[in-house]
Amino acid sequence: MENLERHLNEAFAALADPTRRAIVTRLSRGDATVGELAEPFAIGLPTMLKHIRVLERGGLVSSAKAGRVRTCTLNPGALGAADAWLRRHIATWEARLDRLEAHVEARMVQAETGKAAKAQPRNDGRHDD
Amino acid sequence: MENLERHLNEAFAALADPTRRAIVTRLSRGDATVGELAEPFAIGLPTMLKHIRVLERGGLVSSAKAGRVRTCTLNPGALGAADAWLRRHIATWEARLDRLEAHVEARMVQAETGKAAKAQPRNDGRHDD
DNA sequence: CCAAAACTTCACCGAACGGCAAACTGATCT
DNA sequence: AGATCAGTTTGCCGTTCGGTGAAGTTTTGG
Repeated sequence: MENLERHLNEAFAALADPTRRAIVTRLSRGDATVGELAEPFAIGLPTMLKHIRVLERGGLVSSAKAGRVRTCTLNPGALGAADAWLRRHIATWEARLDRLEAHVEARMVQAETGKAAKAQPRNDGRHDD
Repeated sequence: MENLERHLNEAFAALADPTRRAIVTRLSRGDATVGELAEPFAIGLPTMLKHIRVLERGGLVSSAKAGRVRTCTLNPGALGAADAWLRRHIATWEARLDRLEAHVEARMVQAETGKAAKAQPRNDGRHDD
């Protein structure tokens, strides 16, 4: 499933551009055609179509053509994937902070008790797990 | 507060590059120096420094120099901001889906009651869940 | 003091990006 | 049929991006 990694890749790349994030915002409020999407921003149809293609490659949007009109719809699954990535890293960071805090607290207790001053700082800079 | 918008902008742009996301992953596990960060990826120090600058502009990372060594640390607040953006849009989308579902359900009730026979299944093939 | 370590700056390269105008392709309207 | 509308494709342009090698700069170890 390295494909997932690459897909996440394209999803974040798609979200990198402010215009494309605005498109996502617009689509989260309801489906829209290429023309409807292009009109609020001052960009031409070809450019908008390119943005849509990028969003589709990132799995964020899908679109279908009916007659001469292409309608775009938001694909919330991919947003969820990016969200999951972010939350995972926030969680990892917070876990690290908790460990650090516990470590400091242990030191303070030791200091208060005034017992053996073997603070054991094996955590000078490294400490991966 | 348009400044927040631009900051979010740079944060997403920073996360667009896979190498930079890997840096974030690495830093979520603990602080690291420029050299330590560069070593796992096959890139030179100048390149790594550039990535760090991008992550700093996005507010994702901060770094400080002690002696001849620069140590980088993850700044979880910005991750949270990006996360909040994503969740807001997922929520908006889901609210929209709920409204749509309610609408369809109301119609079905109408159809069952045998009232106005305008069953209009505008829902030709969509509405997966 | 001298050399090595660890960045940092600089100048440059090729690829990718966002944008456009113009020409083309199918619907849809009159 | 002819005009029009909504995309779509193509080719181009200037900028930004990720990456490099070479030449500084500042600490640090001997």
